[in-house]
This record gives sequence, C-alpha cells and structure tokens, in this order.
Amino acid sequence: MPSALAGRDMKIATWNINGVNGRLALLLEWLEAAKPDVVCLQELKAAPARFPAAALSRAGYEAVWAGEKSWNGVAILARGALPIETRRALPGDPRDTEARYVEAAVDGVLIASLYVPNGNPVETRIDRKRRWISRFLKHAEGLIEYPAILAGDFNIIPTERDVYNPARWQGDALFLPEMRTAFTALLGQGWLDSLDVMQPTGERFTFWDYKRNAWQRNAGLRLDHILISPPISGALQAAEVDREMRGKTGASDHAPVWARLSLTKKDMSESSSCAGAARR
DNA sequence: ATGACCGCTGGAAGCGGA
Repeated sequence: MPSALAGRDMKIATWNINGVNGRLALLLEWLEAAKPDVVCLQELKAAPARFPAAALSRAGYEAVWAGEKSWNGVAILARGALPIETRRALPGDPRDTEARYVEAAVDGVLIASLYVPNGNPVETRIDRKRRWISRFLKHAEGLIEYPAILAGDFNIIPTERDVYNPARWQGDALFLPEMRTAFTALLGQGWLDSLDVMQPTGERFTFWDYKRNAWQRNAGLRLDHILISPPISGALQAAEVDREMRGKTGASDHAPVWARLSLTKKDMSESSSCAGAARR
C-alpha cells in the first residue's frame, strides 16, 4: 500500500466496455497504454464466474465486480491493489437484482462504478429508471462528506452541449428534462462534474451509436461521467475522453473517460472517513 | 437517418442497448 503520508496522483477512468470478454484484448491494450490507477467498467455482459479476473491480474489489475449473465455488470479495477469492496448493490430495493452498482475503497478513496437503466422506451421503462435514480440520489447524498468518486454510464445527457442534435433527442429517456434535473440535483449535493469542469468549451462526447454512421458523422452523446466529492474535488488536475478507442476496429460504442487527481496529505487524512463510510 | 449496428445466447433468430 502507498504511504498515507505522501501525496500521489490517481488517474481514474470509466468505460462502458460493452462485453468484457469480447473486448478483453482491446481492454488490455488500453490498460497498457493509458495506465489508469483505477478503472470503473460497465456492461460486462458476463456471469460472475466468467469475469476475466486472471487475465486482468496478469496485467497488474485486481478487481471487484458484480456480474450477471448476458446483461449489465459493473466492475472496479485497481492497479497493484485489491479494491476493498464496500457494496455490491445499490441499497433501497432488495428486489432489484440487476448488476448495476459496485462500490469499493481504493487507496483511501471510495469508488462507485454505476450503470443507470436506460429508460427507453419511455412508455414502458422510464419508471424503472426513475426509481433507480431516486435510490441513487439518496445514497450519493450519504457519501458526499467522504473522499469519493461516482463513475459510470449515467445514461443522462446533462446539457444541450452534450448531444449532437438536441432537437432529435427531445422526449428520449436520456434527455428528458426530468433526467437532466436529476443530474443537476446530484451536482447540487456538491459533486463536481470533472469532464465539464476540465473541458468547458468544445465537444466532449463519450458515446457514438453503432447505427447510422454515428462515429463517422461525430453524432455523439455525453453519457459517461466522473463525479468527485468536495473533500477531493480541489485535487482535480485533468479530465479527457480517450476518443481514439472509439475508432478502433471492434470498439465499444462508448469511449473511456478519465480524470487525474493529485491527492495531498490533507486528502489522505480524510481516508479514515472513507473507512467510516465503508462500515456503514 | 429510430429498419440499416453490435454482443450475447445458443447453436437460429430474438433481445436489449441508447
């Protein structure tokens, strides 16, 4: 374990991998090149026993994950350390068995990897998304005082700047005013939208549909977010989208997003609070 | 440019994704 007295960097990334086994070679290539310290993955699309833990360990990453056959699935990877799992489900509904939330402490920071329900078609599925987000907002509020990071596929387009053609997405579950309000409410709790802060101008899409030549037309959306709690938000140094990963042969329809934090001795002293959150 | 792509499962064609 790194010394709790020395400042150090943490590069944390989130990537909706869209099939962790089908994308394993690309994931390993990216880990080697990008060298993130912490990675949140979504859409593993693999049963728990089929998560490629051994291959990732050989690449230097230990992992905790919530798996599910065929659909969903979330994981947290840490370079050179085993994440200390604090939760494997979002609290508030024992009947919700979908693998959409996992939480772990890594190097004194509480990390959540989340995959919000899509919500389309609105007529039949928006209620599920609404209820999940309601539970998530409540849980997030309880984490705000700790050094914590919420990273994942939120399935929410936060602003008109985050969609190539806002008019075409009116009424879609990703862009409903209600959903954008929920995202704003999260920021209102104190969470910092790292990509928005570090890329305030220009485009910062994270998803391009496989259909209709969306990538070639740059018809993208910003759906993947890394939110940082107040105790460590001042440590944010950089945040970017690894767009080149979307252009690779056999790419996921999402690109990785990453943020770099320079954590100080003061941030480290909050680690005991993180452990407190883990015990709750 | 909401039919048109992709991964998963099962071993074909259907489902879910966003």
